[in-house]
Amino acid sequence: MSRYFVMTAIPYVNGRPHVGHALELLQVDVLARHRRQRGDEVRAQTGTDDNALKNVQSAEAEGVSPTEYVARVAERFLGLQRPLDLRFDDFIRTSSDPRHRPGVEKLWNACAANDDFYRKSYTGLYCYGCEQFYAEDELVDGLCPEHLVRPDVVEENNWFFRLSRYQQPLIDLISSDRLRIEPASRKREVLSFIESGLEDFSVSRSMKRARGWGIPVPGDPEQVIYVWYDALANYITAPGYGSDDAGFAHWWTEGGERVHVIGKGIIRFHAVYWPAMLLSAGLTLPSTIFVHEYLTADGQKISKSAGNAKDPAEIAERFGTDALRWWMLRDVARAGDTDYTDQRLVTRNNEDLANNIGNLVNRTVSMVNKYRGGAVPPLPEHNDAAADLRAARAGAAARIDEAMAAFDFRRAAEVVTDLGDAGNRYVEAAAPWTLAKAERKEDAAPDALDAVLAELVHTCRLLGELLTPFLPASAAEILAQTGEGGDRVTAPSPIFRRLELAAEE
RNA sequence: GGGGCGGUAGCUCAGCUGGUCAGAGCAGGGGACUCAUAAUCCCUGGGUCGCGGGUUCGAGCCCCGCCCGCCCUACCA
Repeated sequence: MSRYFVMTAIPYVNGRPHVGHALELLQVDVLARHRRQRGDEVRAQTGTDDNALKNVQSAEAEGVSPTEYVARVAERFLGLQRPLDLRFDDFIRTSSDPRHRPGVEKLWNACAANDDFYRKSYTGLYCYGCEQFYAEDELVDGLCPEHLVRPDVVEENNWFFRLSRYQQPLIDLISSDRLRIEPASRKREVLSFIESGLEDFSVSRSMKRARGWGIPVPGDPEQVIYVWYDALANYITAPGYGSDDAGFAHWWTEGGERVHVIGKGIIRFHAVYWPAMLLSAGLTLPSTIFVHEYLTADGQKISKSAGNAKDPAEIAERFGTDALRWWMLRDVARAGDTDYTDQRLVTRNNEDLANNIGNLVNRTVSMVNKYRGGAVPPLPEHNDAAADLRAARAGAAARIDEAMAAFDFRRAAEVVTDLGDAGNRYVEAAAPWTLAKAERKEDAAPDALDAVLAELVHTCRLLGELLTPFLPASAAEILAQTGEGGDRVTAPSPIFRRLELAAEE
């Protein structure tokens, strides 16, 4: 048994979670369930990044305190767990969780003790309307793109982190896969970025600019810790860095895998800043960073202004939790963004779930009821006619393991539908209804039909097992209807409903 | 400007280290069956694998150039 610690990036959001957030949460959930099913000791973690300056602005815009605002956001994310059937072992909020601040301070002090911080002045173009700095090329005709005013030259004296020191160590770690970055294209991207040269970056902001929101720099109450430095630390503060030595040692330091699942937009922070911070503090690094792409909705980038910020809870309510989970697993490409549409979800659901897997279970359970009164016949030792089906069953788990190890959810899910295909083909080839007629008319021996039904029940039970990490609720139903491994099936009842889109959609 | 990734049948996509690699699913067409959620099974796919060069006995798969799309480009999450 090995140890497996898998975590999402903690989202910082200005609004409600959308399908894009749901994707990452689901991927972690599925990885965790998969490893748990294989017998590993698993910890799945997520949370919210509360300390961004933008949260202060958003809170003001809504006329509430930052504390109240981030609590509201956290609720929305926590609220995703039920409609998506997610099971996390931990959910950390960087503003209010008592474990977080002591850990961040400890991390800061460790980096400081390694002489990796120094003070430096930064001069930039600052828009007071936006409350943020702009780079020259971000301006439109020298004006703030939001407020169309000329930004002021503002100088701020902040703490800087000696990232430049870690250029070569990072190259060594990543190129040797001691810090594994998946897919390989992302690894190349990160390496080429690092090789182009790393500059130190600022890790604090003035308390004034932060309006007192965030974690003060230890020993410097005029400064607040930069939100990324703060946020990244959640991965170790949650298991106990700075508050629970045993927990931290167990999940982070003492072997096992530490896996980050992140979106492509924040690779730099996870694959460069974060490992450098850990190296500086003398801490263990994550073992793997898996980078996913983004979802678009109806052909457009997801955004609130476009009005297409699909609410995953609504989708789940409308089409079903497992239909949504299945779509995200089975239809999301590894490279390139994937477009979410209701139609795609419905098609995937009907083809794979209702017609293939669901129907196979349904016809199997129906036949066992009809021909054998619900009693499951014993599986014969040999059955040449079922050779293909048996081969499909025998290889399925290993194929899923392989795909999951490569974070290829789509290929993993495909293994299940492949087995469903094999099952359906077997039914046609074996034609149990013909065998049943033969039994009645010619008083034939029941062995032939027994064997067919046994093969089918075993196939369905395996489908239930294989499907468990992906679609826990439906998988449980499959196992229940096929008798939980016992010698009787229940009455048949469709497990996956066929979905339809209304005409005007 | 620099870096990364995509551009493969109408649609969505597979194609690992070059030699059945021109594929799968869906859609479309034809047929079979009836256990089943009008589900299933079988047959049916001549697409310059973005464009132009090159390397090679042989290239979607390697190299160069170009076109198109997306992403990143550091103190903005």
